[in-house]
Parts: sequence; C-alpha cells; structure tokens
Amino acid sequence: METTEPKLVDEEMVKRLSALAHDHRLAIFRVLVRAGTTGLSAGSISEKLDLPPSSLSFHISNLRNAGLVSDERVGRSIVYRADFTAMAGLVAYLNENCCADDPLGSCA
Amino acid sequence: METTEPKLVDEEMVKRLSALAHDHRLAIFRVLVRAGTTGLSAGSISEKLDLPPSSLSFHISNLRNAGLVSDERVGRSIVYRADFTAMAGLVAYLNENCCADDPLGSCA
DNA sequence: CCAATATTTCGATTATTCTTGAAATATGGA
DNA sequence: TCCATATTTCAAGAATAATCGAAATATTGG
Repeated sequence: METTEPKLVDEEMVKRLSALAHDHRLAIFRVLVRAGTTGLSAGSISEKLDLPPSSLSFHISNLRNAGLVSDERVGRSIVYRADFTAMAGLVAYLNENCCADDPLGSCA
Repeated sequence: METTEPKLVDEEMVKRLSALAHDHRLAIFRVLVRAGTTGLSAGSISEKLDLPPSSLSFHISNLRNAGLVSDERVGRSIVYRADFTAMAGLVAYLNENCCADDPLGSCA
C-alpha cells in the first residue's frame, strides 16, 4: 500500500537510479556497501578508487542527495555509509513497477 | 558464480540504470511492463505519454540499446516489449552488489 | 593561535544528453 | 504505382552533467 504521491515517488526513484547510473558513483556505492555500517572516509574512498578529492566530493554529494548515502563527521574526516534502507526501497520499487506482475516470479 | 568479465557486467548495468534514470524513459518502460508480452506500438506509447514521435524514438532506442526493450515490426507499426529477463538481471545485480550481504535480508 | 590534515566549494572548461521539427525510410492498401 | 500511415534519422540548439586544480572551510594537536 502506497501512501505517498506516486509522482513524487517516481521522481525520487529516478534520482536514485541517476545516482547509480555512473561508473564512478556505482563504484563508490559498491565500496560503501562492502564497508557496511563501519563506512569509509572521503579520503579512503578517494584513494581506493583513485579519484581526485574534488571529483569524489562531486559524486558523493550526488549519492547523498539521492538519499543513498549518509555522512557523519568524525574528527577531521567525514565518514560515508551506504543507506541500505534507501537501496532496498529502490529495489522494491523496481520489483513492483518494472518487473512482471507474476509475484515472486521473474524478479526473484 | 560469474563467468563474464566483471568490468563488462558493470558497464552493462550502468547502461541499464542510465536507461531507466530518466522520467520519460522510466514511464515508457513502465507502460511496456504493464502491456506485458503483447507490447505496444511506438505510436500508442507516443500518444499515451504525450511525447512527440521523434522524442519517443530517441528514448526508446536508448532503452533498446540497453537491452531493456525489444522491437518487432508488425505491418506499418513497430511493437516494443519490455525485456523482463534483462530487468530481472539488473535487479539481481543490485541485490548482489549493492545491498547488504545478509542474504534474503534487507533487500527482499 | 598556528600548522597540518581532510574535505568541500568555486570556477571555468569540456562533454554528454535532451529536445523536436523537418526530411528520409519503410510498409500496406487502392 | 501512388498515397497515406508509422516510425526513424538528421541537425542544430538548449540544457545538464562531469572534470579537477585552486581557493576556502572545518577540525585537531601542539
């Protein structure tokens, strides 16, 4: 049962899809997924993926803006974490709106 | 177990994500999903979504290029259909690479 | 407070995508 | 064949996104 205005949900999902639809950002998100609840600092992502700090910042703020990533300042660093709930929401949306009706069928 | 070169799979998935990451294209894909195996002609999608034919053509060839949509000429029309297998592949990729490890957990 | 570290914001440039009317292509029917 | 219908391709411009060095901001330790 959907309580929110469908149009807004669609916009939100397009934002999340757009965020993931870029090689750097998908890579960033995936390393954050692997890092789990511990998360990773901007610097270590930057280093791990060999991205200039300003580029990393550009892309990660896109992910944050889409709600897929959360940020927490820890000392001098900022730790980013994948938002698994938001991601699960995207996957659920795709299953419900972009897959065959057949429940528990083609998209399991 | 993955047999294909991971880099290529990632590229393929970015292509699919990009295809869906646009309001018109997501709308197109969703009407095709609802149309099921019957599919819809370019003209009827164009009309249904109030998109100029050339715009529809631009977007649908993006979806086709990403493998999310198939096309078949039927008389003067071209019938498009959602490719549920490709879509299921995308959802599976997201579940496996972008969700919590926890199998059958956060992304069900 | 000052110096060092971590990250972001700014700015200017380049690259890509979107848009859509008009022209071209393909098909079917008279 | 000729005409009407369906769709695509072309082309040119408008809009949006990506890139990344340099300057600005925030934090900590001394």
